[in-house]
Amino acid sequence: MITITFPDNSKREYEKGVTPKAVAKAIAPGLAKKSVAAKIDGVLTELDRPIETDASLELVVKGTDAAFEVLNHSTAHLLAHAVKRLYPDARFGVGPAIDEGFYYDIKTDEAIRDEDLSRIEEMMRKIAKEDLPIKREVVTKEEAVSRFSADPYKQELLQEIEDDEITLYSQNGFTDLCRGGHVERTSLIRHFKLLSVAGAYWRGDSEREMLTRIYGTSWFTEEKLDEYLALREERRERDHRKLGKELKIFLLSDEAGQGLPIWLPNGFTVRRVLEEYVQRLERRYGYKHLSPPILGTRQLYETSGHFKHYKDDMFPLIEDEDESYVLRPMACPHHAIVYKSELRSYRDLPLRYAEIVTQYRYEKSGALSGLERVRAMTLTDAHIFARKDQIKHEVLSAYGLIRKAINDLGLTIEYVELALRDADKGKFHESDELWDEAEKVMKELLDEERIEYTEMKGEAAFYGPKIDIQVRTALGHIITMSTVQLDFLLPERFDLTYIGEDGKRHRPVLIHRGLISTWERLMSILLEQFKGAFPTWLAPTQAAIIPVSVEKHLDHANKLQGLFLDADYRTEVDDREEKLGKKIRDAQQKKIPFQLVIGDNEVEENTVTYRRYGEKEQHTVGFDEFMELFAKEIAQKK
RNA sequence: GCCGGAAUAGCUCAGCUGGUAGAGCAACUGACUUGUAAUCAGUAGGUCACGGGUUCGAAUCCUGUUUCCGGCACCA
Repeated sequence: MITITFPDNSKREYEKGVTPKAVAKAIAPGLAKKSVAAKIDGVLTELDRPIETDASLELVVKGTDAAFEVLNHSTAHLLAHAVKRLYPDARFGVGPAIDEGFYYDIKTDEAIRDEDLSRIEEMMRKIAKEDLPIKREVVTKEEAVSRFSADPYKQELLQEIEDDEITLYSQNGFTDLCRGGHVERTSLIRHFKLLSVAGAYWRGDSEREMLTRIYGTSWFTEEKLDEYLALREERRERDHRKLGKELKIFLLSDEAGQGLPIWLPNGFTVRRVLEEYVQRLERRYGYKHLSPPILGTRQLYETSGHFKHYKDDMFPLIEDEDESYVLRPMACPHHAIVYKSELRSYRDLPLRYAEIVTQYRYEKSGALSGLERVRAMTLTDAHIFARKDQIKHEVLSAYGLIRKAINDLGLTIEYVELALRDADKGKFHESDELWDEAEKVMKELLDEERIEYTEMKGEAAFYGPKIDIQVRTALGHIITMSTVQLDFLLPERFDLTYIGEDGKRHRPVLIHRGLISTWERLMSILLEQFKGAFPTWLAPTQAAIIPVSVEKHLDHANKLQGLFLDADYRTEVDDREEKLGKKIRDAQQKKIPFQLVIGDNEVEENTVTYRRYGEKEQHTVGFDEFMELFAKEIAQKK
C-alpha cells in the first residue's frame, strides 16, 4: 500500500501502482470525468500514470489554467501529427502551450501559408476522430537520439538534456520529445482552431534559421472556443489603428515617411489636454520645464556614450562642413549640459528638469506598428540631479507623481519591477558601494510604502538600478508605462559636480524619469482602453450642439457655442441641413460625450436637452445647470 | 532586419478559372425644413500601390520595389 496526500493535506491509502484516474473514480465519478491530467509530487503527468511510491497528488480538472495548458499542449502535438501526414518532409522544433493556446514551430520545404490552415485543421480533426491513445514512454538518451535521427532540431534539444532518461509521447505514427502531461486520447481534443502562420527564428535567435510557426487555440467546450474567438474579434474592434482612422486621431502616410505619424486635430487636442495636465502636475512636484532643439552635435552624444552604444538605432548623421549633427534620440545629454552651465551648490539640489520632447530613433522596419512603435516619438521626459542622500526622497516623489498620473488616466498599475544587478557585476558600471547602497535604498522605500514589486536580478541598466511601472492594456498586454532609473555613469561622463557643505566637489546622481511611455503609445493605449469614447475631459469635441431646424435655431446654437468657448470647452455646432435623427447618429458615431439638442423649447426657456454618448435617455435642464454638470464631469476626469 | 500574407473610388469592401471595373457610405447638385441612431432624387469620382515581363488581351499570371498586416528578432 502507498499513501497519497491530497492538496487539502488529507491522506489516503491505495494499492501500489494505482493511477490518478482510479483515485479520482474512487473519490467521485464526477471528479474523474472532470480530470484531464494529474500532478504527482508537483510534476504534471497523465491520468494513467501508475503511482509506485508515497506521493502527493493533485488532479488537474477542467476550468483550471493547468488543464487548459495540458489540452493545448496535446493539441500542439495533434497539429504536428497532422502536418507530418500532409508534409512528410516536415522537421519539428518546439510546440508549447501558451497563454491563449499553443503553437508549433515547423520546417517544411514547401512553405505553409494561411490558406493551408483549413486543410491542416481538417487533418487534425480526422486524427482526433481516430481516437488514438496518447502513450508515454521513457527511453535512454541514446535511444531517443536514434529515434529522432531525421529531426535535426530535436537532436539539438536532446544534446542539451542532462538527464539520461528521456520521456517521449506517442500517438500511433507520431512521437514527440516531451515532458508531458497530456490528455489520454486524441478524441478528447475537439474544440480548436488554427489561427495564423508566422515566421519564428529557431531558438529565438535571429542569427539562426527561420521556422514556420503555426498558432492555434483549443478549449474544452465549443462555447468557450466561440467566446475566445469573439474576444479576438472584440480586440480587433478596439485596435487603435482602426479607431485612430475612424476618429481622425492620427495619420500614417508613406508619403510622409514610415513610422512618422502625423497628429490630426482630434488627436492633437487630446494630447494637448494631457500635456497641460502633466505639466501642471510636474510643476506641483517641483519640476522646471525646458526645451532644447531636436538636433545636437555628434560630440554631445560621444560624450554621453550613446553614439558608441546606439549608433545603429539612431537616424544617420547630418553632416555639415566641420560638424556632424545627431537627430536627438534621447533627452538626457542636453539636460546634463544645462546642469553644467552653472556652478551648482548642494543647496541647489535636487534640480528637476522636464521637457516634452520628440525623439527620433531608427526603429527596424519590421518593428513599426501604428502608434505603438514609431520612429518619431514624443515623450514627457525628466531628469533629476540629486545628492546621494536625496535618492530615496526623489525616487519616492517620482513614484507618487507617476501613480497619480496613471490613476487620472483611468489606468491601473499592474505591478512594479525593481531591476537590480546580479552576480555578473562585470557588465554593470562599477562602483560597488554606490550600487549596493542605491539598491538597498530602493528596496527600503518600496517596502516602506508597501508597494508590491518583483525583483528582477540582472535586469538593471548598466548605469544603474531602476523601477519599471507596468500597466495592463485593455487588450491584455503588459507595457512599461513609467520608469525611474538611477544613473551613476552619465554624471561622470559629463563630469557633473556640485560644491558640497565641505567646500569640495561632489558627484550628483542622475535620475531618469519616464512618465507616460510616449504620447504616441499612450494614445494607442487610451484609444483601446476607451474604445475611442474618451471621457469628457479628454474628448476632442466635448459636446455636439444640434439645432432642430437650422433656419430657426442656428443663431441660438452659435450663441451657446460662444459661451462654451468663453468657458474653454470644446464644442461643435452641427449646421448641416439634415434630419435630427441623422445628426444624432453621426454625433454618436463620432463618440462625442454629449449631444445638445436645441429647438423651440430650449430657445424660449434657455435650456438644453442633452443625451450622453451611448445612452438613449434625454434630459432637459437649464443652461447654467448643464454648465455645472459639465464642469463637474470634466473636473472628475471620468 | 527575417518568414508568410495583403494592396481595387476619400472610407468599408465586391470583382470565379485572363476579355478593359462595381456597391454602400462620404463628396457635390437639387428637392424636402426637419424633435433624438441613416429623407429622396441626381452628378461626379479609379494609370486597380509603383516599375518590368508573359499574352492578341492583365486588377487577375510571373518578377522587382514600396507600404501595410500576422508573427519572430529588436526596443538606450
